[in-house]
Amino acid sequence: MSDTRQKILDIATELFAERGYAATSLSDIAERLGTSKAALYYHFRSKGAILDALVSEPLTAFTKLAAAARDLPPRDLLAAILDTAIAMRTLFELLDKDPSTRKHLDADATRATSAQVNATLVAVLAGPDPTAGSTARAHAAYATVKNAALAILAQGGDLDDLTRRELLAAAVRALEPGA
Amino acid sequence: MSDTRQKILDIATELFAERGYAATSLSDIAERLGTSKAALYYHFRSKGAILDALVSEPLTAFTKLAAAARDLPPRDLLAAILDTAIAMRTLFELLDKDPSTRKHLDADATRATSAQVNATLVAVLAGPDPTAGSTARAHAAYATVKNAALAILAQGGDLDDLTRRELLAAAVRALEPGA
DNA sequence: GTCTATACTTAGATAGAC
DNA sequence: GTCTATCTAAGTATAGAC
Repeated sequence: MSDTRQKILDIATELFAERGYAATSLSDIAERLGTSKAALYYHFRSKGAILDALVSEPLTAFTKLAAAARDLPPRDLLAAILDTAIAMRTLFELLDKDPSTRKHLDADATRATSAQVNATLVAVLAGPDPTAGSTARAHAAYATVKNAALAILAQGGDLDDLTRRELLAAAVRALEPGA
Repeated sequence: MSDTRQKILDIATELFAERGYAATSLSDIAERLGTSKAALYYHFRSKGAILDALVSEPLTAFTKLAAAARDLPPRDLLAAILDTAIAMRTLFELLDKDPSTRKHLDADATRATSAQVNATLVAVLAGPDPTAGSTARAHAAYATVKNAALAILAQGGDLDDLTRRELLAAAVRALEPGA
């Protein structure tokens, strides 16, 4: 992969995360890159192709996780979700939060959506024969390893090993039925 | 407040939530309303004014909650956050997730941002003399009453009283130090 | 209160030179 | 690989009639 192409992806990651996909123009990207808009088209077919290239990695990682989820004990599954979210924090936020990004990806029917992957993981956490209670607890645990982790990172906090273990333990407590 | 004005706000709420603020055009809104674009300008000074009108309610509700937070026991605070998030679900998602909405609001320095309110609430939940551990647990509890609740609603689940109590209990468990 | 018409700007994208 | 120049479409917004 060429150097310029990678630079474009880096810039796009940052700008998309900051203002969203729709609100970021190719002019914005070209300006930061120090080139003209036209130059971008040598590296990508369209604006949408830039987004596609960005999100394919975290999306496949999460899709694989969802496929393997049923074979993992809940604690290991939560740990895997937490680590994946940390590793791909910026792109994962984009995928999960920005409505214009979601809408662009939903237009491609061949690919699993972020919402579908989320639903699968929560369903596995809710266990076989899920009840309203176990489903609620699954959502709570999932929000802890995903949203709480991202929130800490977004606030500028470092997610060191102590914090990571604390979050994981909180998620496990949330998942287990109360006394 | 006039009938048309309220209709515009309802349509904008739906479209902004679905595709984001930046990706929704005044043409989109006018089309659904069954009028021309120009008609919108009789009711609002600008596109941004529509967004401002929409988010002012949930933003002030959450700001008040943050101001009163220190006087509430943690469980009651979590319950209040949960109920506020449920009551204002769509607008709250917009405020919390859409980057273009956030950027528009951040431009107005006189108003507290959603991120600031979030930070305040988490800080209160982390207690006096917060540690890395108590902060992590605060984030976990906060993500449970906010994100998990919204996720259940977004999936089309009904947040009945049983589910509400289950979520709240999970958040309290997440907040308390582990055994 | 709503319309048509239009001004002005920017968007994404392409053509062709270098 | 990158440029300048340009196309077309769409965006927000305004003017003025009804």
